[in-house]
Amino acid sequence: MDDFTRKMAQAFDAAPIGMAVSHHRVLDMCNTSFAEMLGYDRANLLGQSFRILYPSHAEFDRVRDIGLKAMEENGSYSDERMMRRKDGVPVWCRFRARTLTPDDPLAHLIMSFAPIRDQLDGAQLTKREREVLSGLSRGLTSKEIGRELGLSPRTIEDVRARLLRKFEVKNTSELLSRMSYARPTN
Amino acid sequence: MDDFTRKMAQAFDAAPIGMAVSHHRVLDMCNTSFAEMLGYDRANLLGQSFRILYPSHAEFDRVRDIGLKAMEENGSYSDERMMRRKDGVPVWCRFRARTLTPDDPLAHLIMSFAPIRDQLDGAQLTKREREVLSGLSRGLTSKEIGRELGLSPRTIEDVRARLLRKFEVKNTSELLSRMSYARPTN
DNA sequence: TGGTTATACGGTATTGATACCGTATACGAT
DNA sequence: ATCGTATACGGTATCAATACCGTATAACCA
Repeated sequence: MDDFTRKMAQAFDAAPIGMAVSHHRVLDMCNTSFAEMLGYDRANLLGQSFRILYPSHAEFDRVRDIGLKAMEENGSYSDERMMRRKDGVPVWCRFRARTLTPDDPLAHLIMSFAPIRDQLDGAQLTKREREVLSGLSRGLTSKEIGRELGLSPRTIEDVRARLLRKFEVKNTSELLSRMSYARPTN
Repeated sequence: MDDFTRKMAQAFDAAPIGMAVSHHRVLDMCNTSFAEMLGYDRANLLGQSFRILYPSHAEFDRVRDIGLKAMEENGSYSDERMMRRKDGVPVWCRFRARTLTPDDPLAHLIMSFAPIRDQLDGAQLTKREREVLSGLSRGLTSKEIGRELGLSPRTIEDVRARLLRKFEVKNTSELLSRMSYARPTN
């Protein structure tokens, strides 16, 4: 076995960020960080469906199509999403993916997962708030998010208002720049 | 060569995030994302000192000691730092490191680098665009940004429209979620 | 058991964002 | 010299966002 390959494999395994490889949403390989982040032993995780790593079947279905178009075009995609630890505790992650099969993006995916620290200590987001936030980060309007979730646009506006209050921000733009990491630009 | 190792090596190389391995600040291995992020061919990068990847010798010296203590204690460290692309353009990164040699952290380091600005590097933004983006991330309206910069609100709207076109996003919320990367734990 | 919060929805009023139309100057590249 | 882009500004039209008013149910907690 050549040294090059061995070095890369070791770097993958010891990487300071969670990484995983999937084929059609089944985990084919992951590193130690990934398994630790989700509270599993790697041996118990390999070969499993990603379903068990999401909070619900609905969430699992929801995230499937998100980013498919971006991956068909650019080969890569990133967003923020909620994962589910083995003990049930949700983990909010910066998710990045690159596909090796652009024609069928999910066929061979390489992913990285970086846990996001919540802005408010202890103030975790509700399921609805995360769903709405997901739509907002994709640039959807309240009307569009309502359609996606089967709710009235008015309800989405309520959730938005609650998010703005919780994070003490003036509008959605400031909210999204706080949810991710925004530096001053000068 | 076993399949396990081969899979991990491939995942390392095709990872959607820049990764590198160093021995005493000399690059021993990196993946495609890392080389691309910094504008090099991997072949020209391996074996080089990290010095060439920082904006100045002073910065190279400064970052050496940062995080040494954290790595001796936890084995890992992360911050945001400026890297220097081959063409001289600075790139802001979320930097993460794990050492495999806690007694002498720099002896064997595994690192990941995520550009804080994703789709487009910050250098491609004009001064005006950065000024306006700064206001937007603080939740200011076009009118308020105009006051701050001594410009007409209409001009701010022009800059916003240009930003939306450049990044191919639907609105300011999506823009800000693309411009910034997640704030990680630690 | 009452208080708080999340959820869900309706109306209305105001402000903001975005997309067009237009003009004009400046600057760098081909 | 002309093309493209950034800058800067004006008007108008339309849709979205936000802030209020209200009601109602369900969950949880002290």
